[in-house]
This record gives sequence, structure tokens and C-alpha cells, in this order.
Amino acid sequence: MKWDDIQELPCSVARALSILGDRWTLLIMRDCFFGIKRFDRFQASLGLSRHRLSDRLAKLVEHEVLKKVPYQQSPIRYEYRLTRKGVELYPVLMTLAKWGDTWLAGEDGPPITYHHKACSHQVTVDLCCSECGEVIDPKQMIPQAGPGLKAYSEKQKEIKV
Amino acid sequence: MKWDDIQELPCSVARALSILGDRWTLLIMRDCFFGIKRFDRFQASLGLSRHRLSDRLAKLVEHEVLKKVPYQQSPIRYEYRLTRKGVELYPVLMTLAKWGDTWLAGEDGPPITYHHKACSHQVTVDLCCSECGEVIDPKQMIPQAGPGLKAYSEKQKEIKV
DNA sequence: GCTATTAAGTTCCAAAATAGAACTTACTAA
DNA sequence: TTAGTAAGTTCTATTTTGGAACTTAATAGC
Repeated sequence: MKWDDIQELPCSVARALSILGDRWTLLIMRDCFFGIKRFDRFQASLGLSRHRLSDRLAKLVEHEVLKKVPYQQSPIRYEYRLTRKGVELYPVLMTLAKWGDTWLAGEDGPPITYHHKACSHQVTVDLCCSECGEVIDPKQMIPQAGPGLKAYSEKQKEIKV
Repeated sequence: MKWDDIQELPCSVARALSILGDRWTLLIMRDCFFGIKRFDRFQASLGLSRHRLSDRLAKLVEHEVLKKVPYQQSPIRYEYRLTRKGVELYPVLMTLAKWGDTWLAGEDGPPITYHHKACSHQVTVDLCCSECGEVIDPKQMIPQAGPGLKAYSEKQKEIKV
């Protein structure tokens, strides 16, 4: 299967990764959450080639994860800002960061710590149930075919007929 | 910067992505959470080339995200099982899935829905503060230099001297 | 007016990674 | 003896990437 085909799969993880799942995109998003907005600052921060960066930013704009906003005229220059869709990737990055902190940081401890304004503690993040608020244990979660999968199956049948 | 260099950065997201951040690895992990354990089943499910799959599984085993366990003798055959380190990637996949459900599912709705044994509702997941339990708003989180970053800075100084 | 600088890219080529098909190995079953 | 199964490995053509140089449109200093 070609990479571009995975966006067609009836799987939200596959669809998300078709936008985010290459070498650099999630690191670009990390930088966005640290407040980076401009081309040269992304390039300096990440050290990827300008060519790649240009491609990746364009793809993120195309998918409305970032938006280009002019920050000066003559010559007109744009910066890249998170959209609502982009901001909602925060949990993905925080769960990745927590996993890295737990399993890859070694003796030195986490490179970044987080403080929560609401409770003013140093905190980590947990995945919780939207109904009961309990911290999620994977074994307690039961996946079921949802409407999107059923609709996909129907369409596949039609194609075969 | 070469991709292999990012694992050296003082950033847990970069380190995590150095293991997980290529085209297929997180999809392989998704399949693990759906109970897939054997080579041919991964290949059938994902449609990636056998060569790639072999590489990716080996890398995940090397990093102790999966472990090879024999399931028969003569000829000896192994299956791939999640380690503790692997199981703890569940939040990463669930947050990706939720984002995909929200932004990429379209009219058909989410392909998969989840039910939580503890509360027996259909649920989604939220990112919550480990201290106060509130759902996380990115704006309420304040990043600070942690011990790992300080240790890294010290080491960089030594190299320069 | 001439030259340097800044920011945001684009162009080009060599090197690395990937897809897909065929092949290999070590067995079991008919 | 032949076919089948599972888990890979090998090979080649194609695609993607990295890195350096170049472009564009403007401003600032001399």
C-alpha cells in the first residue's frame, strides 16, 4: 500500500497519521505549541531542510491545522498559526511527551516540566474517561464498530456489486 | 539534520518520535491494541511491504515496545506482544483517534466507538491534570525547563570547553 | 546608486528510504 | 512427491529526503 492510500481507510488513527505521521510534522506542531510561528524559526529550531519545511507547512495549511496570517506588508510575509483543529492536537503531543518522559528521559529526568495554572502544581497528564472521569486503563476500553465503519462497509459492497 | 539525530535532542516528543514517528510504526501499534500479534496478520491488516514490516517490528523489539514470544516450536515461530512500555502508548493512539474522529470522520461518524467497562457508557477520552483532574486546556499549561534540559545544557557547555 | 541584510521560500542533485514482487527456510499435511 | 503455511530476506525501480545554492522583494547603510 502507498502511504497516500491510508487516508482512505476507515480508521481515525490512519487518517490522522496520513496528515501527521511523517518524520517532521509532529515536531513542527510541537514548535507551534512553544510559540514558534515563522519559517526561519521553525528551520532553526528543527534543523530540517527548508524544502521539507516548506512542504510540511503547506500540507498543514491545506488540512487547516495551521493558517497563514500576514504579519507585515511590503514585502508581504506570513506567519503560521494554530487553528482550532491544530490546537486540538495538544493531547497527542502531551501524551507523546509523557511517554518520552517516562521511558526515554533516563537519569537526567524530563527536559520540560509542566505547571497547571488551575492547581499550581507541577503536573503530568492522564487520559480520562469522558463520562466517569476515571483514569483510563486500556483493558477497560471496549472498541465497537461505529457508524463510520458501517457506512464504509456499505460503500465497499456497492463497489463490488 | 538527519532523522537519526533527533533522538539526541533534549525533547521527549522528539525522542518518542525517533522510535514511533515514521510512516507505519504507530499503525503497527494500533494493530497491537486490536490484538494482532503475528507477522502475516500485521501485513494483511496494514498492506505495507513485508520488508518494511520486518524492519519496523525489529525496531520496536529493539526499543522494548514489543517483545518476541515463541508461540510454537518446529519450526519455531514468534509473535509480537506489547510490553509495559508498549501498553503505555495507549494514550497516544487514543488521542490521535479522538482527533481523527473529531476532524476527519465526516458525516459518517467515527469508524470505531469505545465503551468503558467502569461506567458502561459510550465514551471518548479527555486529557486531565494529574493533580486536580480538570480537563486540560493548553492555555493553562506552563512549560518550564526541567532537570533533563539543565543536565543537557551542562553537557553541551563541557563539550564546548 | 551600490552593496549588504532579512525573510520566505524554490530549484537542483545526490543519497536514503520505500514498495512490490520473487525467493528462502523449515517445517506439516495430503 | 507436491502443496501449503508462516516468517522472513533479497532484489530492483521508484519515491522521498537532505543540503546547498539560488531567487524575490524589500529595507538599511555607505
